[in-house]
Amino acid sequence: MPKKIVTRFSPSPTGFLHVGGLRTALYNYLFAQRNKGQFLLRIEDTDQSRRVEGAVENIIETLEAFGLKPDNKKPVVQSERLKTYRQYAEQLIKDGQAYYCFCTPQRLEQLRQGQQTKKLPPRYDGRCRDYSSDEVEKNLATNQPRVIRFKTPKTGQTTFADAVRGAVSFDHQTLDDQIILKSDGYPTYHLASVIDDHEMDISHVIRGEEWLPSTPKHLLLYAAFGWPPPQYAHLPLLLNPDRSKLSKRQGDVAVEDYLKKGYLPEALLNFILLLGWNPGTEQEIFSLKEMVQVFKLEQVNKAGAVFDTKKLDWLNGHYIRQKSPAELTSLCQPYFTAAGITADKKFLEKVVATEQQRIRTLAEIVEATRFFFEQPKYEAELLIWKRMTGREAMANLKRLADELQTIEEKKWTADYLEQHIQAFIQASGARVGEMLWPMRAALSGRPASPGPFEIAGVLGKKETLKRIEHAMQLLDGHN
RNA sequence: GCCGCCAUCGUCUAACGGUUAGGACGCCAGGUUUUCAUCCUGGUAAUCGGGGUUCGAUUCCCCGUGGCGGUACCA
Repeated sequence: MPKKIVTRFSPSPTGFLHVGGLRTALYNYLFAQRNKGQFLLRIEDTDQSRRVEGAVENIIETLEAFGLKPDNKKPVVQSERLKTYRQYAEQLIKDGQAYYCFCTPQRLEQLRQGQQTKKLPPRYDGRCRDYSSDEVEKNLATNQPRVIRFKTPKTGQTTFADAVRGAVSFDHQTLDDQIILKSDGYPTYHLASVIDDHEMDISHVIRGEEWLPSTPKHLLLYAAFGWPPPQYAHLPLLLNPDRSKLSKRQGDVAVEDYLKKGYLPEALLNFILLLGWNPGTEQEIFSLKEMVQVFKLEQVNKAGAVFDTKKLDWLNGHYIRQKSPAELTSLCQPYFTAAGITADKKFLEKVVATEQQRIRTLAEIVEATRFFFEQPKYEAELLIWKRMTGREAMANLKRLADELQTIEEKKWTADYLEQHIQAFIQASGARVGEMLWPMRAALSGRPASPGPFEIAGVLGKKETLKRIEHAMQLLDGHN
């Protein structure tokens, strides 16, 4: 019977969830789901100095907003498992696979500097590695601050088959005697993640490429404990436009920032899916369910991917257009509220519908629809189509206004207006543009906007005529 | 410095050693349209360099170059 597939996402709670982290979580989730396995969450909070209040809650909420629900209700929290790590570390000492190190940070710093000036690889010199048990006992008895280091083999090499990169190998002599338990009693990442992955029965470790160089250390620990190692898969990095590692300095990296700007979770997820993976077909649009059906680790690629939001904008526009007007309106509601715009829900829905094909992010809805809520300000020139004169524009508006006046309020809908006014224009022998451009400009105050009938339908008869009247006055003064 | 990973249009990416090197975003042009957007059609644009192996390399091997990652009592 094949081993059950279990993956994990194991962020450090040092701030908001990063888009790179979201992708790692997504791939872990997809791989587990695809193979009917489990996707677990673990919090790696072994660095007390970097702990950020509320980060754990934020990570869980964000994952949930994207539909990436872990299968463990409560995440495994490393800071609650200190005793376990210590026991395992001490076990390693008993077995001669690790040792106490009493070197001070100052000494280590000096050592490193000396090595660097001699252009040597910075590495622990092993001073405490071969202390006699008497010396160790003495230091322990006097309560000297100490760490536990792993006794890395001095010769040989570790080779492993990475699921995305193939065979990778490292010579042991290039590896350091890694600290596995810090002087404050907390484990380092290396120890904690190996123990937890083993105890959580993780079958596949899918993580960022920055972990590739420490994988041999992890494998050596598995061997020291006598545990079977998991399968590793190292994902390509997400990059800035200049191809450096994605960073805050060159744009937003927190998932929350994108959500605030009005990107839809499904768009962001779809975008991120395609950064480092391809389906092998020409499909580009994927729901979470579809992703689960087609995701394969073998189709993850090796090279880093630039996080270029152009395509994200396109995808977001696509998903916005898929929404029903009611859904889209409630998604836009917070942006209106923040802008101090309040309106009847039905009215708001009609307003939002007029811009559904134009906006690419939810945040754009406010500026795009502002003219619905207040009389727009504009110059008379705006009302004049191509090379017609202001006088002509005014005359056309007058004819339109007279005609609109005859339409009953009950019949005042975009469809009816369109049908009626188009017929009117045709009968009058005028060109469509010379009538409709001034009307649309009068109503919206903008060179680009939804069509005049759509706007008039939403504005209503009274407001529509009022705005046309306003436009005619402007033109009158202009002539 | 040392160790490791990587390398196809501007960007994301396809191409069991044999393709006019394909798709998507962007950009440009045309169509629809009162404008913009949507939508439709078309176009622009790439195998980092040098050596091998092979009848034939984007593809396999080596070297170079470049980018990135690691080199912590951070993860």
